[in-house]
Amino acid sequence: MTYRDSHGRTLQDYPRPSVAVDTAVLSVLPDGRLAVLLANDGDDARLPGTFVHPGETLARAALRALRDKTGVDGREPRQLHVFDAPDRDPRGWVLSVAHLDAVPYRALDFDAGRAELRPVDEVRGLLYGHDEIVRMAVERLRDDYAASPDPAQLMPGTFTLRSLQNLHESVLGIDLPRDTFRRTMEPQLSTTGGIERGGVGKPARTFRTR
Amino acid sequence: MTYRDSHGRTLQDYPRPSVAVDTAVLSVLPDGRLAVLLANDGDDARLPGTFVHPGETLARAALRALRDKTGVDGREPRQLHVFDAPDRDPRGWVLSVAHLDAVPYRALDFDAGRAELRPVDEVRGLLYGHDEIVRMAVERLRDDYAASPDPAQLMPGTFTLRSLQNLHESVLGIDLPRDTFRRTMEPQLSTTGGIERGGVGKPARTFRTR
DNA sequence: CAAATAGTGTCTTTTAGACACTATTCG
DNA sequence: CGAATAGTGTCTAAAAGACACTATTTG
Repeated sequence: MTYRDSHGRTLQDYPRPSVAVDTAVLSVLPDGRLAVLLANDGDDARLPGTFVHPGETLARAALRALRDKTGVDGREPRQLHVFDAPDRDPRGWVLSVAHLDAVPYRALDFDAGRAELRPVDEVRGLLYGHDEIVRMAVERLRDDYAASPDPAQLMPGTFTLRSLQNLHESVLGIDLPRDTFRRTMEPQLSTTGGIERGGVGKPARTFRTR
Repeated sequence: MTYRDSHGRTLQDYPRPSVAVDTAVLSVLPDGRLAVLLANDGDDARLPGTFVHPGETLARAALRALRDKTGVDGREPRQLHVFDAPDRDPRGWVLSVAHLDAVPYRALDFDAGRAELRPVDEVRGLLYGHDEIVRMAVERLRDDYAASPDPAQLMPGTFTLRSLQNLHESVLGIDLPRDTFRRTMEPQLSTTGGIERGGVGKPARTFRTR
């Protein structure tokens, strides 16, 4: 059955845009800097993206692009914004749905030949205006990390409050007071009963997200 | 010049989705209830929407749909979410970009034969799962109205603090303490120097948004 | 023991809210 | 004057932050 509108036309009779997805994968480097995953495009860099295929959701397309363009397994792409300026793309009418995905550094097994992790402070001059997407992604992630512990699940299963605070400071780009951080976050966590002896100093209790 | 990809194909060689926009126009009724503009669709109701045309932005398409389906002049549609389930629409592959637009009641000159304003508390059973869009629109507008005075510019050019508070209470769906509201909002407003004599009681100074 | 880190008591500052008072109008 | 609304002083409660203290480990 083909559906027809009041003029007897089907969906195929109207021009349609191409729809792309571009994803800012954010992660925290071992040195504590917040970074974004970029794909090489000739001499330039861009966010990994692709056109959406029939029968595919946007999130699925975003994950496929990450895998195909960078070798990375993404997790849960979230929509940020649809870029829709009609003359954005010289190839024609293309809408691009920007996404954010947060992936732990330890799970980022990217193909160094085709991709790089660049600290967000050093992102400038990406192709297709992707700087703006990075900016929106960082802002969204920072909003998420303002009040609750590791909402994007970047920590491993169990962790100490100190390591959780380090993560939050990396994401937010600011230092946090240790005592206030503990008082805010501890009630939102579960204790594992475990202890982590990290070398010098009093061993720390370990927690997990609830 | 037609751009070709690495397989020598153009954008036209790939299947593309139809892209629709659906807009929740929110407004405050004279009785103080927050309401959404619905378009009649046979015996049922839905948010006004349309397919996006070539050369047109999403916001422009949303405004066109409001005008054509309800007779309303919208203002500044903002994106909420892209609904992308591949089997959403029986007519085929259709992405729908949900929008929010806030319009003052006094500017809502809608066509009563084709449209209605329904209090958001009474919205249930809209076509195409549009209940969910209304829910998202209300949530977003409430977030906006939590901390700053009339961010969607629903008030006229000058207004008293009491009338501003009434608006905020309508949008948020809760009562606010009068003294705290004043102390939060007044520093974010400019005085006009004007006075509004509203009948009984001390006349109120008028303000405008900065 | 010194150094280092975990964990916490307590004081101060800030902010939101409660409450009540004064100010100014209409009828 | 009484009723009604505008505007504000002040107290309390809650939350965030500063600071310093105790606790427990390694070397």
